[in-house]
Amino acid sequence: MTPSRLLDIAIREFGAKGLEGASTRGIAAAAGTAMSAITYHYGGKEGLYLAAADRIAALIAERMRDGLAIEAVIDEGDTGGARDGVVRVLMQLADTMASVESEEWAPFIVREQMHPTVAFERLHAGAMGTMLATLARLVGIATGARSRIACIAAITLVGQTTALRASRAMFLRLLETDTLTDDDLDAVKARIAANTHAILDRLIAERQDLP
Amino acid sequence: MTPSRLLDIAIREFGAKGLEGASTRGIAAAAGTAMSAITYHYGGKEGLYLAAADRIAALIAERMRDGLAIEAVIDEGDTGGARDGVVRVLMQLADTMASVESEEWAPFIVREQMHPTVAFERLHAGAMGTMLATLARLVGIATGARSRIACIAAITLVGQTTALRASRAMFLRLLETDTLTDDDLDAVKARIAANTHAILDRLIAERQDLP
DNA sequence: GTCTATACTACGATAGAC
DNA sequence: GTCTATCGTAGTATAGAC
Repeated sequence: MTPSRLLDIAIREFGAKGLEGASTRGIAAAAGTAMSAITYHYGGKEGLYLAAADRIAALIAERMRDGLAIEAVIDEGDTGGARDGVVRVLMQLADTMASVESEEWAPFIVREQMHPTVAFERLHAGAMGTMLATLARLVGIATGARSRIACIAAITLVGQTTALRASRAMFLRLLETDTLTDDDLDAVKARIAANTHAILDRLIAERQDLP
Repeated sequence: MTPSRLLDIAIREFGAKGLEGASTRGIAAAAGTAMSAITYHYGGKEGLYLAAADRIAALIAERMRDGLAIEAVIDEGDTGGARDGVVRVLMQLADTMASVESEEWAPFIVREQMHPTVAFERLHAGAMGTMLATLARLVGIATGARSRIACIAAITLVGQTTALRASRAMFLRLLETDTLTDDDLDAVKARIAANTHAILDRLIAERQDLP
C-alpha cells in the first residue's frame, strides 16, 4: 500500500517540479509516511523517478490498449481500415491529453521529450514508441506514402492532439474560458478528425502526382 | 553586463529545472559571479524568473516580428493573402521550434502552459497571445469559418509545429536519427504547409455544406 | 516493513566589507 | 556594483529502534 501511494504522489510531484525540484520529504509527507520509506521501497529518489516513468508508461499503454490492439493487426491492403484506425488512435489520444489525470503525468513526459534521461527509454519502450510507430504504419497503409513521409505526417497528426496539453493555457485563453468543457473537447476532436481526413486525402493526391 | 549574463543562464537553468529546481547559486556560478548579484539586480529568485519570462517573450516577438507585422494588417476580403499569411506564420514558427536556441527557453514556456504562474501573463501578453490571435484571425479570413471554429483550427495548426519541441525525442526516435538535419526540417515544413492547405480547403468546403 | 534520529550538504536571503 | 560571511531552512542518505 505504502509503495503504491508513494508512486501516485511521486508522479504528481515529479511532473510538477521535475526530478530536482521535487523533494523526497515532500512526497513522503504527502503520502503520509516517512522519507526513509522511499529509500526502502525504491532505493532512493532516482529509483522512485524511474518507477514513476514505468508507471506512467503502463497508464498510457492501458488507456491506448483497445485501440492499438486492433489497429496493430490491420494488414497492408486495408486502406479503409487503416484510415479509420488513424482517426481512432488520434481520438483516443485527444481524450487522453484532455483527461484530468494526464495533467499529473503529462509534464513528466514533456520534460523527458525535451531533455531525455534514462527515464525516456522506459516511457518510449513501454508505450509511446509503439503508439507512434503504429500510427505511422497506418498512415502508410492508408495513403501509400513512403515510410519517411508517413512518419513525418504521423508526427504532425499527433502534434494536433498534444497541443491540448503542451499549449493548454494558451488555448484556454484563446477560447476565453478557464476549463475545457465536454462541448469544447468534442469540437476539437471533430476538428482533428476532419483535419486528419483532409491530410490523408492530400497524401494520396500527392502520391498520384508522382507515379 | 553581469545582469544580462545572469539572465541568459537563468533562462537555460529555469528551462531545464524549473523555478524550484534551479538554484540561484548554480546560476550565479555559471555566470561567473556571486549569488548575491541576483538579489541586487533582480531582487531575488522570483524576480529573476519573471525577468526571464519577459526576455523570452521579447526573443519570440523579435523572431516573429516580420511575419506578424505584415499579417496583422491583412484585411477582411483578402482570402489569398490570409492563406499565405497562415502558412508563413507557421513556417516561421516551425523554424523557431527547430532552432537550437529554442531548446533553452521552450521548456520554460511549456511548463508555464501546463502549470501557469504569473510568468505566463508576461509570455502571453508579450508574444504568444498576439501570435495565436493573428493566426486565428487569418484562418477566419482565409476560410470564412466562424470565430470559434477558426480558433480551434488555429490551435491544431500550431500543434503541428510545437510537436517539433514538445515531442522532440519521440520524433527523433521515429526518424532513427539523433539530430534534425536541414533536410529533415525542410521535409517537415513542407508537410506542415501541405497539411495546412488541405485543412484550410476543408474548412472552406465545410462552410459551403452549411450555407 | 516502517519510523526516528542523525549527519552532512545545499538552498535562498541578508548584512556588511570593499 | 560586486563579493564574503553567516543564518536559518530544507535537501538526501544512512543507521538503528521497533
